[in-house]
Amino acid sequence: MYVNLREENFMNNIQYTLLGLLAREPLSGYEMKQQINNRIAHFYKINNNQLYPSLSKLEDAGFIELQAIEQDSYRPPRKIYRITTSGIDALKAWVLELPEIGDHDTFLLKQYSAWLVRPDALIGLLEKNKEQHERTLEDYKEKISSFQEKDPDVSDPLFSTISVIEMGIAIEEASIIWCNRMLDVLRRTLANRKET
Amino acid sequence: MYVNLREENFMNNIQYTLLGLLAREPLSGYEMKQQINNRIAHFYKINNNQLYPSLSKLEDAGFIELQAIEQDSYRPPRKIYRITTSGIDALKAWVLELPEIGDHDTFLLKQYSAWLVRPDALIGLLEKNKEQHERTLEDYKEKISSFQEKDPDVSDPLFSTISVIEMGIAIEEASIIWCNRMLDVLRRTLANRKET
DNA sequence: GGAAGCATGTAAAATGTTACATGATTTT
DNA sequence: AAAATCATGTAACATTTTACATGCTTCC
Repeated sequence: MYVNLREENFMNNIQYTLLGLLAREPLSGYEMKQQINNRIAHFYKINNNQLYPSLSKLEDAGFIELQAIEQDSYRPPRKIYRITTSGIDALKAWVLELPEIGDHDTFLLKQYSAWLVRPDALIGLLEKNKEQHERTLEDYKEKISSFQEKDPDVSDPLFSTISVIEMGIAIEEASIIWCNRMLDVLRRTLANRKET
Repeated sequence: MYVNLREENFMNNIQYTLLGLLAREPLSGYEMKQQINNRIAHFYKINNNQLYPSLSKLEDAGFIELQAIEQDSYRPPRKIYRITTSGIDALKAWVLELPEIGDHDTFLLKQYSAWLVRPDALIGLLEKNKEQHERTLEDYKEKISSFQEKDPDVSDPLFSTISVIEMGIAIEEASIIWCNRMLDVLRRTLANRKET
């Protein structure tokens, strides 16, 4: 009557985010939570009920392993995890999958581990992402130009409709500029590598 | 052992979004879903299991009421809802509450109904929102200037750390520019109204 | 003396997603 | 003949949030 189509060991953004932190240095669960919730703050949050079960799943999947248990006598013991080779591989594969259009958070989480993948692969990903933003930007602009009244009164519903779309345009334009800057750096890196 | 601190008739973003649509014109549930999911797309989504129970709750709370049931013989009957006076009041009050820092979606959902509130109140809200973005922008800039290596290799983790923060900076700057444009329009409107 | 920080975890509740159900009409 | 659109709704499942539990130490 009802069939679960989800795979057995389904990985989600939280698990990949934890992998992304451990790809940089071994950490305890508590430290990972601190880094996610306080790193510049207001971007991505995690809580205990997501954190500890996720670590268990990552361990079961063989993507991370316990490196040590630190005990400082006056504080609770800390379980320090490190990433495995297959964990790195899984993380790299995830980074290179293009997120759904408009899924800004997933895109940024992946970018946080972009240093792991080959520059030419990263260029391909960023080009596709840039195209998505360009298409969305065109949609927004068409929508705005479809309104006959260009300068509605502030108490006209159309005023709010337009202002919300204009915010969307501002975000898309900012994203495209960022993509262009990233592509510049990466292409220069590739060119330099070929020279030498 | 466990106490529910949530109030009885707690309203969420979905319910206010529905109110925001009905504040513009009477609609059926099906039409509301279409507008939310297809209006420019990729911004906010809703499904049947959120939609229909939400409409019942809004009706129970007295914020919307059934206007008519349209029957076209060859298609299922449509229940057309309209917003009530207390629904408008609830919506206005929600629009003027400043969202949590970084809650971009809620801010935009509120802006969609900003045409309903007095320009001077809207100016106050936008000023506070702009200050939040300015503070976040400063945090990001400080973070970046705290790194000694300014131009790390693309395969250095710091390269990704910086690029993610730079995306944050781009978004914050775009938001501030948008706020300034909105504030300009609203202040000019207020000045014109006082003149006449 | 109470609050907050450290550190791991679990339980309960709220919210969100996916699938199913109905049935006529229109499109492919 | 199958698939999609219209239109309302419910059931099952997955995810996220909030609260609780423990216990020791340090700060106010």
